[in-house]
Amino acid sequence: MLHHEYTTKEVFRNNFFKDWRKEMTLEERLLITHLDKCDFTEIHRYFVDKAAARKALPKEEKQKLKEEAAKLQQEFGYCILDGHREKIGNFKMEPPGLFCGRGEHPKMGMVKRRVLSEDVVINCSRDAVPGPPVGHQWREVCSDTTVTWLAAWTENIQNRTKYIALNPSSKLKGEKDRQKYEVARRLGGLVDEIRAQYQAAWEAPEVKTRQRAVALYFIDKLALRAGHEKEDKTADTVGCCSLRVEHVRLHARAAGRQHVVELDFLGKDSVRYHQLVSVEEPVFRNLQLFMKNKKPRDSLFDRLTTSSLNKHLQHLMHGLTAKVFRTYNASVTLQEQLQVLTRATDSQADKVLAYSRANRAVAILCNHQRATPRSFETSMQALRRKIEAKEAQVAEAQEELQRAMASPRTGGDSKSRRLLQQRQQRLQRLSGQLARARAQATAKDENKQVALGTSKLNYLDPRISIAWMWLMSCRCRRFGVPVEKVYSRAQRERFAWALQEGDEHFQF
DNA sequence: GTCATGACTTAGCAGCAGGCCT
DNA sequence: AGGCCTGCTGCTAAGTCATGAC
Repeated sequence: MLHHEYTTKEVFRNNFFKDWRKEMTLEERLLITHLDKCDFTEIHRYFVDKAAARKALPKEEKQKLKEEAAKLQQEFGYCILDGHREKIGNFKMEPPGLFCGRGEHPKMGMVKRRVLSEDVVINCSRDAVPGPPVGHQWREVCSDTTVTWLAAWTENIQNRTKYIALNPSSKLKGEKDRQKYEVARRLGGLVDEIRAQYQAAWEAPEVKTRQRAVALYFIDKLALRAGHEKEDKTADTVGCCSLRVEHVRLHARAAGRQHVVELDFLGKDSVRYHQLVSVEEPVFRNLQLFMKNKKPRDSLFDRLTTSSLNKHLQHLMHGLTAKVFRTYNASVTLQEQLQVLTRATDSQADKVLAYSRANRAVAILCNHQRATPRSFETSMQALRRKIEAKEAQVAEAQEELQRAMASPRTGGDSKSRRLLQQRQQRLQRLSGQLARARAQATAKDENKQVALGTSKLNYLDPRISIAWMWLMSCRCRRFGVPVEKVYSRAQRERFAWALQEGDEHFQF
């Protein structure tokens, strides 16, 4: 891990050293007393060399390694569930290493220990129990048909259970995924009513009811997560219900808008959420009330928990929980944006671009961010150079056109007329290329910190995309959008349930 | 209501395979 | 054909939510 930023952090180094010392012999413990004095470069070089050697392997050797990996996958990567051979998601155990929590995690650097078969519970039919490694045993073997995991163990850092589970391509996962979207669609039929209800509740006599109504408004309008209380010993992150006074600033007026709420907090994975949103006057007034006489570290919604909120939601609609709002609003946004942004007569490239823009609108709504890719600056520079070159070409073409027009013979013989026309076409073509390159640069820049994958995989009902592709291809055969342009191989397998349904008139 | 636990979904990142350009 | 990017996939952390004991 020497190349990683983690190793420069005090918490990481202290945690690692403390755990490392536990593994030392008495002698070692007496000798090795300061991490700063330890030099790992030889060990590091050993691994760097090993990686280089692997990379330098001749073609045939690499092919052999690949085949061996495929064999392993065939042998251990599948299970039989209800008579169907299904792919397993994570069939390899997590190797030991140093814990890398996200954000300011107090446990970063702790030693994650190797998992032995003696730690692992196997869940399968009695006649299908896989043999443990030679000389070892399973911790336990069970045949619990009420759960979906195949094996489980407890990791030593946070003491949480980890599972071996099926791949998303499996029938089981697909059916669950479909159910999730069906619940979100049911919310669609009820959402106007629910919105009217929580708006009315902004004026409720009980503070508790008002808090719930404002929280629900945030969850609906801003697509916030539920945000339950977390234990200490984790990174300090929050969601809606766990927002604190210090995360909120109220501006009676900001950027020409009234009743502006500024939210600034670290959410899941310590991703920052920072937005200024204009809200209705009662919401603003309620927030003033909730913040009154509180310290910055106090809870904003002190009378509200995720559990009480979800109980309320369950009462409004069977199966309704806070996260359903994210799914609903994400999918609805995709459907709307696709309709707004695409025309049947657009080229295929434009259609695919529009799809990614609709996808981006959702990613922004859900605050799905990523670090700017490492290659970004380089590739952006290349693009800038391309734009500059195009600009020069356009200027040159313009001059040539001017010269042709200024020529005394212009408009005279047919030859000069043709030349003029050619120059005009050339200018037009180059201008078009320039515009496209500029648009590409803008899109690249706008996308550098937006992660599209998360919403695509977890929030967007695939049937919306499929119906859209179908519509685009049917309205315009020439510029149709084939599935591969939108979904990769793994994504097509994940969404097999939706592709099979194949409803071209699907409305979310 | 609170807390712990278990099960399952959602999340960003690293590394690498494979597509694209020269 | 070869090298360079880009986007895919695997990995595993970090959420959500239900349940049950008190």
